[in-house]
Amino acid sequence: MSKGEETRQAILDEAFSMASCVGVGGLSIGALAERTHMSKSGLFAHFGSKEELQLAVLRESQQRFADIVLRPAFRQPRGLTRLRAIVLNWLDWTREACLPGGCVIMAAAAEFDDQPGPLREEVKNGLLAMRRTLAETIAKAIETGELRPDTDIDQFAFELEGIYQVTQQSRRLLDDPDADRRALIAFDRLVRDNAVLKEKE
Amino acid sequence: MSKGEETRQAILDEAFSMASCVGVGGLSIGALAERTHMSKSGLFAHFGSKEELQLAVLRESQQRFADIVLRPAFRQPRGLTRLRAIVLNWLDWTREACLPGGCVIMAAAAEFDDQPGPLREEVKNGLLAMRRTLAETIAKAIETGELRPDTDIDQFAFELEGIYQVTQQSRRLLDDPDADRRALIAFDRLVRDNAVLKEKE
DNA sequence: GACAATATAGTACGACCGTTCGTATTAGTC
DNA sequence: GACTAATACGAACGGTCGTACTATATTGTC
Repeated sequence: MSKGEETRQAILDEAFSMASCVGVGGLSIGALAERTHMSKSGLFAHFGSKEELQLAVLRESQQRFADIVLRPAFRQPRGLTRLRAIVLNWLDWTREACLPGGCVIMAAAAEFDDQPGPLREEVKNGLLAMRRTLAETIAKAIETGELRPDTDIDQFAFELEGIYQVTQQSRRLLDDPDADRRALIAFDRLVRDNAVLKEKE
Repeated sequence: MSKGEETRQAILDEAFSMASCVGVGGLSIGALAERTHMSKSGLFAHFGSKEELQLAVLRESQQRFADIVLRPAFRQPRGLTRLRAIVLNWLDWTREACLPGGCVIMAAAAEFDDQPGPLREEVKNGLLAMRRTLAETIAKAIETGELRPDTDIDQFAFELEGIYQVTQQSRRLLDDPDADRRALIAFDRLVRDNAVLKEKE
């Protein structure tokens, strides 16, 4: 790893945690330079434009998300076990990734949803990929016979996303201590409604 | 209505639709002055500070929300009918209120959730009020015998919020044409799981 | 219509923004 | 150790930001 890549990564590390607090749009090169003990121009040279920096932060976020949330969950056996692992890691990932200001990607989604450009596309693709990953995992839980074959996979993923979003909001804005518990209740209900019928107990 | 109040309202109208696109934090006095054909200082005098302007926009949003979403729904009979009316109006309100850039309040919620100050408090109180309204409406649906007495009211409201949030995101960022349909499916499932058991059909 | 109160405009300010440029320093290679 | 390319710095630019102050125009009241 050359010196350049090294500092570039160091900048991204700082930018990542900074973006958690002020949003990807709220990043400023001056402030970032200060926190990395660099000159504005020296830092700037690594990216060429602010937008390129923002894109790099988004990509960094997605990679960390994959490392922290998805990869460990995919070591679990396919089916509901794995799906549940994703949900648990997901709910926990802002803590795990040291994101003092919440999930960078979700914040960016709200920020750029009506501002056409590369940033919007990047966020959109990231979220679509997440939906796809969820869908595949759900499909495997059908294969294992845990969920009913007529389960609406995309609907399932859709509702899962909703649970995640409201949990974040409840935790961060409303300071609701029950948010995580509620998220799991909602998840269990979602699973139960799509599970194959067991013997009546 | 004095001249002052009149122009103040005109400014707020413009600021409201502007905030829909760039967010409450993205409002700028210069740009707003241009769009209202006023001088920066003339406009500024109506609010005294940018934060005061932002607060006014948030209050304006809440009032419009009440007018467009809640008030009409409360003309429906209490119970599930009214609850469903709220949901329908809610899903529709960004169109109804001419919000080209989506729900101002939700965007502000994501924007200010980690930035202490009056703006955060205003958004927080607004969302808490919404949860309370939902809870009351759900409670009435229990009274009418449509929902089970052991329905977890706050859980119900929690999940409803989640449905709304993911719908907004799916519509606006992912350009998903099925978002509204999915929202209603999720709502119906939520109702069904809490409904009093009917004769087996 | 005079007068006070209110409302608007004009100008200027200091701070920060992203970006450019020329130059100094440092790292990697022979 | 010399030479080159990569890397970092400092200063400056044009712009926009929110805000303060002063002066002019407009409004509402007697």
